[in-house]
Amino acid sequence: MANIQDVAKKAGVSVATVSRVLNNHSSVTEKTRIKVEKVISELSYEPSMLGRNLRTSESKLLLVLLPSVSNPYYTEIINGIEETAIRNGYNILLCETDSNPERESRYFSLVKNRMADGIISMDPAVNKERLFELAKTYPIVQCSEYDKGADIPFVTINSELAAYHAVKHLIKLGHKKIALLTSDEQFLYARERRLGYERALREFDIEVNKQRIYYAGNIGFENGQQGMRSLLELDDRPTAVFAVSDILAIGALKEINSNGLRVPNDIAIVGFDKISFSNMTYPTLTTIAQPMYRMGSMSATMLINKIQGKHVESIVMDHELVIREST
Amino acid sequence: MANIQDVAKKAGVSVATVSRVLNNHSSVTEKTRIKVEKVISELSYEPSMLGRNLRTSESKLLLVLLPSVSNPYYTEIINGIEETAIRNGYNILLCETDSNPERESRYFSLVKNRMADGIISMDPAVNKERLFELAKTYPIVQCSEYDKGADIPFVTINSELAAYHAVKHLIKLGHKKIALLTSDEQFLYARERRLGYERALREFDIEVNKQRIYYAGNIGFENGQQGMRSLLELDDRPTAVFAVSDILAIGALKEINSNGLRVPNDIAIVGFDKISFSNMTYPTLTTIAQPMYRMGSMSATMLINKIQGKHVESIVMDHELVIREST
DNA sequence: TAATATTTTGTAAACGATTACATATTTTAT
DNA sequence: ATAAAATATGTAATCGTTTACAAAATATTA
Repeated sequence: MANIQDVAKKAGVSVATVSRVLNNHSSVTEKTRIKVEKVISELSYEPSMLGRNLRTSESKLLLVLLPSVSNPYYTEIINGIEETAIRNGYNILLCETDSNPERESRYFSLVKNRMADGIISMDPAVNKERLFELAKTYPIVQCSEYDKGADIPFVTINSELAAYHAVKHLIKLGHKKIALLTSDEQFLYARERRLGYERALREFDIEVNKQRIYYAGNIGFENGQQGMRSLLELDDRPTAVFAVSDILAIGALKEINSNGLRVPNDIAIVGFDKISFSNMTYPTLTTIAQPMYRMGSMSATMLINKIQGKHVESIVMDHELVIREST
Repeated sequence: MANIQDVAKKAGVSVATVSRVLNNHSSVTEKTRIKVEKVISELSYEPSMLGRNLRTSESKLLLVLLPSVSNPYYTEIINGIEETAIRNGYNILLCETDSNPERESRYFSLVKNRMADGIISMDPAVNKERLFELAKTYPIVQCSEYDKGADIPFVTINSELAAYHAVKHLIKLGHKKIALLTSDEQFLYARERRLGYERALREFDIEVNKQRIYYAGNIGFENGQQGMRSLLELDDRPTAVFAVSDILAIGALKEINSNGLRVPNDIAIVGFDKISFSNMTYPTLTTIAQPMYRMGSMSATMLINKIQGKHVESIVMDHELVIREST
């Protein structure tokens, strides 16, 4: 495996010149550049990132922290991150925390030991305290989930408003008995979406009935099924459901189907996230679309800027209500 | 940011000793080890991977090549890879090719320039020629998709046999008009699954009717819908469909539902892959389960062994027919 | 106790690039 | 043709580790 010395020797120039050719400095004369490039291709030399990284003390790696790659919610965000990263000469280190503190801490040390240049955190279950501490020293941005007080730039949507839109849509369709299928309120988005739900109801003088709010312990498909089951058992069955995630909504949908009821005729459903599967269901799901790709791409841009020492501002992006067959 | 020199100086030892403590060499005396560890924690020193990587000329990064992270087929495999990687001190670089040769070539160069120690390729659309060439110099294993002639170790299942089992299951249920919903035969798995389909039919003296085989140009959900649509238009409509992937099957399912037909009463469906969504559909999907997690974990182990210069053998893993509501 | 064997520590050279700074070369002006 | 300015190249230090090898400290043996 040839190194820069070999190239320099064979081309009859110094390593500095080879390095200049590699980084196309303007000061290299056309003639020597050609000469060096010829040798480079003859030896099929590839500059070692290891050497370069040590010297420039950067790894050109962005650490992306998320609970699980199997959650389709993240896929488009990841695409956005990766595309932007690559365009800027970075690669991404996808790290699943599984909400496991031990793993998380292992990933955190990747940035401490210079294996990664910065972090995009998408894990709602991240240890905030440690994250804030880390953010004092290392470039970090949060995507989708964020913390208001913290000094960490984030990109997100207005969850409260999105939920408000979703529920208002159901109200406009004539629904009055609207259930909320949400998750544990330890997560900010769950609290905000409940607030939006309640605001829409109040605005149309519909009483907020605690019985119609189901808090799923987890955000899996089965939780959606189970939540829907208990909502169906209510004496005064809801005619519509707003689920704070598509996965919950799909669980609800399946439970409704299994009970011989029809969507949207018997019960309408609105989900949240517009994951790819939300239009593969029967019927397709009305849902709130977040600009996933752009969120990912923007957070990568923000992180790279932060790595380069620039100041970056948090961003709240637009959402969109996508009306499909389930309402 | 403290470096090894700072630690050495403050602890009153040489950098060599600090390094030995870091890598817990046995030759370090208890007393000095304690002393050094104390300083390490006082300075909250973290050894730089950049320095270490250059010196040992390894990056401790495994490159995982796949067409798209949004394909749920890969998620469990990735989990398996990542878990095993971490256990062995590696991290993974998830790389989406999007079947884009330019991206692919950029990723290939990551291993050439020592940014990654080896490759797990899961991309069926990978440029074989370049992959084989690369495999002469760098550690590579293939997961799921593979090439028979090539000198690259792989882990996969017996697709032909799995397809045979799937179709036999349909035949046992009394079906005779069984359609095949498959993808472009440039991919080995598609060819093998068709062979298994045909073998099962022949074994039960059912004629292979070319009209009942639909070749989808792509493997997306819409292709499944479209394929099913054209199968439904046949004069002699099939009573069962074997789809070579769950996504295609889910597309077919939706198309069937949209036409007011019932699964499995009117048409039975068998999918392939047991992606997580295959039990969120209504009805749930009968499918072939591949041992995804184990396949991922095994390919990581194989790659790491290969990196360490050991000889590794290819493996064919077991599959399982998971019978659910759609048949 | 002295000589030897063993264990622990230190010195200094890698690893492969980048980049101030110094020097050599070419261009421009006179 | 010569001096000055501008451009191109080279020298050598540096990034932060690991690790042969040398040296020092300790343990063992006679």
